[in-house]
Order: sequence, then C-alpha cells, then structure tokens
Amino acid sequence: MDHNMKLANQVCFSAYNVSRLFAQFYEKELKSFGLTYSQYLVLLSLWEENPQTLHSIGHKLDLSSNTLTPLLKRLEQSGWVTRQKSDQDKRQLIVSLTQKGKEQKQPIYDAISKCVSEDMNLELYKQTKDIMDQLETTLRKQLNK
Amino acid sequence: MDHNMKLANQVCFSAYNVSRLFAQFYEKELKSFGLTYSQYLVLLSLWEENPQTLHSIGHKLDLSSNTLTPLLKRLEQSGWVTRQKSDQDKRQLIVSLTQKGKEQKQPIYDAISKCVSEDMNLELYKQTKDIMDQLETTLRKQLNK
DNA sequence: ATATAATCAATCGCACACGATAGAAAGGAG
DNA sequence: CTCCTTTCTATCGTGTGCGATTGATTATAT
Repeated sequence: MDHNMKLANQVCFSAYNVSRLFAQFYEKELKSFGLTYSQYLVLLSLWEENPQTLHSIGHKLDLSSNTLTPLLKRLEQSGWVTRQKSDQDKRQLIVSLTQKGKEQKQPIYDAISKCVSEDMNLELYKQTKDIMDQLETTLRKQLNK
Repeated sequence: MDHNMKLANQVCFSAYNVSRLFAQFYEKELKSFGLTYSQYLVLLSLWEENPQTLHSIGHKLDLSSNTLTPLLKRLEQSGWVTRQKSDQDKRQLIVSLTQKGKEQKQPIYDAISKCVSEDMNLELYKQTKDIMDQLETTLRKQLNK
C-alpha cells in the first residue's frame, strides 16, 4: 500500500475513534440531564448567543436542517428551547432558550468541568487543538474543490 | 466558564468536525464503489486478515454486533463478503472476502491514494497521528474508570 | 408588476453508533 | 451429568449525519 495513504487512513481512523470516545465521555455526564452530545453543542451555542436562527446555529456547528430540525424538536419537547417562525422573515426559525435552558447552564458546566479537569493533560489538549484546527482547514479546502 | 473546560470543549468539537470531514472526504471517493466509510474500515481490516470473526473485526474497530451485524449484512448483500457460522464454535460468525472483495482492493486503493496524496501535508498528518493516539489512550483510560 | 432566482426549514431515506436486552452456545465447577 | 457463568451474535430503540428533494418565502432582474 502507498505509504501516504496508509498514514491518511490511520489519521482518519484516529479522528473517528477520538471523536467517538469524546462523545461517550461527555454523554456519560450529560446523561443525567437527558442530553446528547449534539444537543449539548446546540445549548453551548445558545448560551453564547440567545436567541439564534436555525441557520445561525447550523453555520456554527456545520449542520443543516436535516439534522437540526429533529434535534431542535427534541430539545423543545424536553423543555430546553422554544421554536418559532420569525415575523420579519417567515422562512427563518428562531430558537430561544427557555427558563430551564438558562438555569441549567451552570449545573451542566459544573458537571462537565468536574469530570474534564480531573485528569486532563493541558499541554496535550492545547497541542491537539492547534493541530486539529490546521487539519480542519486543510480538509475544508480539499472538500470545496 | 472554567478555562480547562472551554479547552476541552474546543478539542472535542474539533475532533467531531475533523472526523466528519474525513468521512465526507473518503465517501466522496468510495461512492463509486457503493461503500460507506465504515464499510471501508471493515474491508481494510479484512484485506489485512481474511477471514475474521465478527468479534475480531469489532475488536479492531471498537465496534460491537449492534453496529456490525447490520453493516456486515449490507456488505454481504452487495457482494463484498460472506457470513457463516463457525463449525468449531457455533456462536461465532466468520466473515470472509468474496472474489469481488479481493479483486477490488487495488482499484479502491488507487482511487483513495490518488485523492489523498494530491495535496496532503505529510508532516501535519504525522503530527496529528501522534497526538491523537496519545489522546485516544488518555480517553480510554478515563472511560474505563 | 411579474417572472425568475435564491434562501430558508422541513421532510425523506439510508446508514451508522450505541446502550440495553435476548438467546444460543460453550466452558467450568461440583 | 447438571447447574451456573461466560461468551458470542442478533435484535430493538433512539438519536444523529447527510445527500437529496420539497415547498414556502424573500430578493432580484427586467
């Protein structure tokens, strides 16, 4: 096998594994709040800016309505957000945090923070973030060709 | 927000993005063979060792029968592998490459290799692999506590 | 003003992931 | 031999991801 391809396969497989492991790690803590990792990502985004349109959230998370619509409906169903069409532009969906969505921010932060900081290798994480951001940029360029 | 937690969130999100981008990148090439990225992983494993039990494949890819059983059935349906119960141990499922599964190895390698090597940053990939392997080890330790 | 294009969310179909459970088969203890 | 445990695959239910399409709404060009 071509040497470069072998390396690419390995890196891709590593990313696949790390991503799944992270999700499992987070969901372990999120379970008690009845949240999945993806739902947590949406809340993270809303805790920074509330309200937001589906489009805006999707832009930040690189997800489209085919994924977000059912996800947001579940978040609405379980009382974290409300969904309503915009008056200015009836195409857009406005997603807002409910009282519960706002109140639970700190408890969730505490829960995640506790288990994350426990034995996190700070230097490793910093390096990982730098390198993965580079890789992400590279991949996006290649996909848009 | 706790500084460590913010970093952990970012790294986790990066991993999530890189993993999805890689899968999209690969599936772009695999589409013409009618394969998904996960199915390609199974074939990669079988091209190194054929035949294998479901258990063995699952051990290497960190997947269980809940994911692999339907996936392997699809691979069987599309003529890549055969599935048969072992005679020695009727609990085990033996997965073997078909003629097609063996023959298509090189064409698939060529297709992937071509698009991977095109503008791959070798040094970046090496660094990424090293750092992600470390992270994978760390995460597995934490999950098994 | 109207036809056309662009922009949204929603829907559909398919294929994972994965926690949980079920059920068959093999191994082991007494 | 017989119970009990372990080891397998299969199944079920839920929740993503994502390519593709639909339909409503808005913007644009003429």
